[in-house]
Amino acid sequence: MTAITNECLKVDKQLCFSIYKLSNAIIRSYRPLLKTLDLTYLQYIVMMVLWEHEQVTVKEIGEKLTLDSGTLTPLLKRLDAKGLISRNRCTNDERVRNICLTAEGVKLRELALTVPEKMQCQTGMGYEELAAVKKGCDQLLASLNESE
Amino acid sequence: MTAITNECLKVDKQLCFSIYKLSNAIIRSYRPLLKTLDLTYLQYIVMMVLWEHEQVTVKEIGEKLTLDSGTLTPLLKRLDAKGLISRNRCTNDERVRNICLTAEGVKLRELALTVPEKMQCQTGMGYEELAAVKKGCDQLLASLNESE
DNA sequence: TATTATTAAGTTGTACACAATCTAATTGTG
DNA sequence: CACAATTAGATTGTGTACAACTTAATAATA
Repeated sequence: MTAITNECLKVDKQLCFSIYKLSNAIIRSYRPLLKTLDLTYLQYIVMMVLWEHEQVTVKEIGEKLTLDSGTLTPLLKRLDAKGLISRNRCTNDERVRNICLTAEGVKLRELALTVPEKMQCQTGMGYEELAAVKKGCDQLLASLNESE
Repeated sequence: MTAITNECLKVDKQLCFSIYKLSNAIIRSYRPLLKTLDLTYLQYIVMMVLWEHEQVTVKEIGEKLTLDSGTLTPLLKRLDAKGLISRNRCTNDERVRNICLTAEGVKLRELALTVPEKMQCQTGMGYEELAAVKKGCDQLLASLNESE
């Protein structure tokens, strides 16, 4: 058994573990900020999609976020229960649900506008540095998706 | 409302979203590989800690992985049920559990040794590139932790 | 057009994450 | 030594993720 073989199972050496910890840490950092909006992190992500698009189907949200109906259906029900979205069946195709913002949901965007800046402060890193990290992550994601 | 303000809530522009998607994608990529070991991704991470340390407490695992007992207790029970670890109370301090590998748990390491290399192949990226991404992620994590 | 195949969304069950709370053991202090 | 404070881990409840399956609607084709 070589030294390399011994090293390769050390948890701190693994990129996957760095990303896993970072992802959890980011969600943790968002939590207090999002609490003022009464949103979880994923709910905030879904709301961002809606603030951008006005009307989308569950399938479209799933494609944008790489999530399936098992995750999205209950989440969208929660946003509906909060009065932020409507989930009407499409009249052309009764299988489809059109997800739209309510007036309440549109209004929440104003409050949310302060979140990205507050988060960037918490990172304590400059725009360039953060952009570089993002670029690396996007490349890795693209590579993973290529090898399906 | 400025253009910058409009841009900043676009989901694809957000670093947090890149990392969120990447983390999910990595866990997805590991799934088929880890299925041969009958481990989930987090179980694999915890096993890595044990392959490195022989004996650790729940608290120590929690510190290494930034996870609390609410996550770890049920997970460790599952690893115990699979026969991979033991969870004995410490005789000096009955509050503490010593988590140790069983012979079975030690043996699983041999199978796991092939996983990191297979994963690196799936990324389709070179060692240098991956190391650069890891460095960026570790920096960002450190910055987030500094601003508690 | 009757039937098969496909599709969108929902449901069920397992496994994380983590807040909040609880219990039991240990430590600290008067 | 008694008793308050702390600590380690377990428990409960909510909210993701996702596999596997179901249902209802639409599309495809024999």
